Amino acid sequence: MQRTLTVGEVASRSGVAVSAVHFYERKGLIASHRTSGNQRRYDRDVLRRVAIIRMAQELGVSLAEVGMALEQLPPGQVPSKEDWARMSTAWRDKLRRRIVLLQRLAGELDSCIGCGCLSLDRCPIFNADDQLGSGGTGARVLMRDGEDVRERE
Amino acid sequence: MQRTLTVGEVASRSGVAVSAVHFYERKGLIASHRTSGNQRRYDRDVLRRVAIIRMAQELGVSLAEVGMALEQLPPGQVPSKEDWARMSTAWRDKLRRRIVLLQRLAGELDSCIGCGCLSLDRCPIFNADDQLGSGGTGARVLMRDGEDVRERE
DNA sequence: TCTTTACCTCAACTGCGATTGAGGTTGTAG
DNA sequence: CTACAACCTCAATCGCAGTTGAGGTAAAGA
Repeated sequence: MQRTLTVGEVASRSGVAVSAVHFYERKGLIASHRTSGNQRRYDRDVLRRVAIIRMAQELGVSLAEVGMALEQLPPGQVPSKEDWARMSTAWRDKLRRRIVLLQRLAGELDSCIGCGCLSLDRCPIFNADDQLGSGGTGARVLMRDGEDVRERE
Repeated sequence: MQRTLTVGEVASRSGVAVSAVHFYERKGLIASHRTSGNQRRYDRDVLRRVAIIRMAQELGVSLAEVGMALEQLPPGQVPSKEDWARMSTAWRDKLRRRIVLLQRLAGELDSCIGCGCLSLDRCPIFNADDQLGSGGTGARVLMRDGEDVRERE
C-alpha cells in the first residue's frame, strides 16, 4: 500500500464522496499536500480524521464542532491516544445524554399509545404543549441536548 | 376558551414561531379557515397536530414524512385513538431502533477510549472505515436507520 | 375615533452539508 | 502516443426547515 492516497482513494476507502472530501478540506477539517501536477495527496491519517468526522456527525456533532476538536490535534499527524481519548470521551458523554433524552421520549410515546390521547388533559406528551417547542433553526434537531435546552424565549 | 385560535395563539400555545405555523400550513401539515377579514382561524386540533410535528422532529422524522403520516388523518379533525396509536407506534419503533444504534456507537466509543486507537488495525471504530460512511445529503444524520442503511454506491 | 397590536402576502435570505456542472489538466494503461 | 479515467478550480445549486422584511389590512382597547 502506498504512502499517500488520492482523493478518490480517500473517498472510496472512507465511504464519502470525492466532493465531500474536497468540502472537508475547504472547511479545514483535513489537509493535503500536492503533487507537482497539483493533485491532492493525503497522508493516511486522513482516513482516521474522516472516520472521526463521520462518527461525530452520527453523534449529532456539527462540522464546526468537529473542526474545533480537530484543530487541537497535531496537524498532519495521526491523533495521539490522549487526543482521541479526550474527544471520544466528550462525544460519548454527549451521546449518552442524547440517548437518555430519546429514551425518555420513547417512554412517553409508550404511555401515549395506551392513553388514547383523546383527552388532551391527561396526555403527558400533548400536555407538554410548549415543552416540546423552542426550536433551533434549521434541521439540527439533534443538537438540543447541551445546556441550552428548554429555555423559552 | 374560544372555539378557534389565531396564529398567534397557536404559536404561543404550541411553542413555535408564527412563521413556523405559516410554514407548516404552506406545507399542508395543518389547515385553517379564514375570517371575513382573511385572518387564519384554527380549530383546536391544530395544537395536537403541531405537537405531533414537533415530537416527530424530535424523533428525527422529516416534515415530509410527518406530512405523509398526517395526510392519512381525517382532515380538520382531531386524530382518533387508532390514528395516533398507529403513528406513535411506528415512530416509537423507529426511535427504539435509533437508540439501539446510538448505544452501539457509544459502546464502541467506550472501548475505543481504552484502546488508544493508534493501531488502526485493532480499533473497532476505525476499522469500520467505510462502515460509517454512506451519507445522506444535508443535515439529516438522524434518519439513517431505516432499511437503506449500509448500501454502498 | 384613534392607536396599537396582531395579522396578511410574497419574496428573499439564512445556515448547514454537501452536490453538480463547466471548462480545463494530469496520470496511467494499452 | 493516445485515449480515457481521474483529477483540478470555481461558482452555482440543492434540500431542509424555517426566518426576515417590506408593504399593507384587521381587530381590539382607551
